[in-house]
Parts: sequence; structure tokens; C-alpha cells
Amino acid sequence: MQLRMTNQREIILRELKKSRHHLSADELYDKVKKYMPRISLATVYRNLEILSNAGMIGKLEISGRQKRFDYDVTEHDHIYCAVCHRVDNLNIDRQGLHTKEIKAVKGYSITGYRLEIVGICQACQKKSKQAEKK
Amino acid sequence: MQLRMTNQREIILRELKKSRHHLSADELYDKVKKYMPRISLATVYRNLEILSNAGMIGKLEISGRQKRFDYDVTEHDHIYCAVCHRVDNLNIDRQGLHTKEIKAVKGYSITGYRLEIVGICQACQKKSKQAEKK
DNA sequence: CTCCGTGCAAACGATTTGCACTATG
DNA sequence: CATAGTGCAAATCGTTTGCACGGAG
Repeated sequence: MQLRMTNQREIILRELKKSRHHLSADELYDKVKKYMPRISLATVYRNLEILSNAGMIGKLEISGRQKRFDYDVTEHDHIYCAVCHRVDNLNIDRQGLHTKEIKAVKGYSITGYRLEIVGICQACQKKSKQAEKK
Repeated sequence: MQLRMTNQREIILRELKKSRHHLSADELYDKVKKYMPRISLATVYRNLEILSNAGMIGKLEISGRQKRFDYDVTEHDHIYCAVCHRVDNLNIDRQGLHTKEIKAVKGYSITGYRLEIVGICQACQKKSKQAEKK
């Protein structure tokens, strides 16, 4: 099962890396369509899955919402806006989490963890202040 | 908009508390149907939403998968099995997370966070060992 | 008697899949 | 040329919603 670097795969990868945002499949689909009008959404989904399994991009599964994909594959956490759902990368000290307690919980063998900070981004804070004034 | 304690709401709440597991809407639907065969899945969904908004149960939005509901409303985190998707409650020290860095990231005002430990539960570890032997 | 809640079916949004066709390595 | 990848449409999964009816307070 070897990977072929098809045209569509290349463009999907390029557009995600270029965007520097955490795009969803359909957002990326819109971008890619500009270069490749006949590409199908299913192809975008398939390639995002393959690329993230290959470790070339990151996959974000944020609470209940649609998946987003990360141009940055280095280890980091995320913060996301509860209002507009934008996601930003975050580099925080995880040492508080590397405790023995976690490693031995209920017989689980730990494979990883996900830390998700929830907040309201600057833009949305401004918007809600404006709304108050009215 | 006051809450009425209907029969269906009472049974849904009772069955979730009784189960001591993190049930999904359809799992709970199956349990409740035994006492109330004509209840609809939509009612289960509606009530779980209402009960969690009222703070009577917890809502878990685990990575990409279907929602689960928590009988325990005290503050705690969760660990979930990457293989069978069972969820367990977890009490770990969160102090490592209360850092200044988090509070000032990129202009966000922080409203909360979600920590989700991923692992493989005891039962699934055993199963995969058995599979290896064959 | 007032509305909140219900059951049902249909609608929904995100994602996946079966299929015949295409094109990469 | 073998077989991974594609486009399309239909299917699927979890969840939500519109509507007319029913029952709690």
C-alpha cells in the first residue's frame, strides 16, 4: 500500500500548509476547487485522512464539531473560540500532566492525551461588547 | 420556562444515574425502552440536552465521536479507550494547568478547558494479546 | 386551561462508501 | 500494466426539527 503523490493530493497538502489555519474539509475543498474545479469533496476527505495517517498533517477532533486539519505536526495543544469556532495553536507547559497517577489509571495503557482550551477570541469579545452598547 | 418532571425525563435520569457508565443517547434509549416502549429517540436527545443544561447530568463531547452523558456532575476529567470507546472518570491534579500562560494566550478570554486522556483499556489490551498468539 | 413535552417522520450536516473509470509509478 | 486514487451519487451516522397531539402543573 504505497502512497502516490497525485495532483489532487499535492494541492490539498499545499493549500493547507499555505493557509496557516485549521481548515475543515469543506473549507479546504473550496480552496482546492480554484485550482482543480472537478475535484470532489470525497477526495478531499480521503486525502486528509491519508495525509494525517502518514503524519504529514494533524487531525483535530474538537468537541462535537466538524474535524479540522492542522498544517503543524509538531506537538502542541489548541485553543478554540466557543463563539466563532476558530482554532489557534498553543504551546504550553505540559509537565503538570506527566504524573504517575495518569500512567496507572484503571489499568489503561496511555497512548496520548488531548488538551483543549476553550475561550472567546479577541474578535468575538469585541463583537459582544459592541452588541451590548446597542 | 420551567422544567416539568415528566415520566420520561424521570426514567432517563434514573437510568443514567443507575448505570454508572457514560452512555450515549441510543444506549440510554435502549435501556429506557424497557420501561417505556413507546418513547422516541428524539425525546431522549431532548431530555439529555435539557438535563445537562440544568446541571443535573454532564455532557461529554469526546473527539469526533458521538456524545456521551455523565452521571457524575462534579468536576473531573475523562479517559477513554481508543479501541472500544468506553469512557471512565478520572481525578487528576489539574494544578499544572492553572498557569498564567494559559490565561493570556492570543487575547482569548478563557472559559474552560477539556482534558481527555486517550489509552487502551484493560479488556482491549487482553483482547489484542490473545489475537497476537493466533 | 395553558404551554411544555411527546412521538413520529422527515430533514440535517458531516462523513463514508460502492462503483466504474483514470492515471501514477 | 497493476492497482492506488478519483468523481459521482447514494448511503450512513448521529442528531435536530416541524408538527399535531397529550399531559403536567
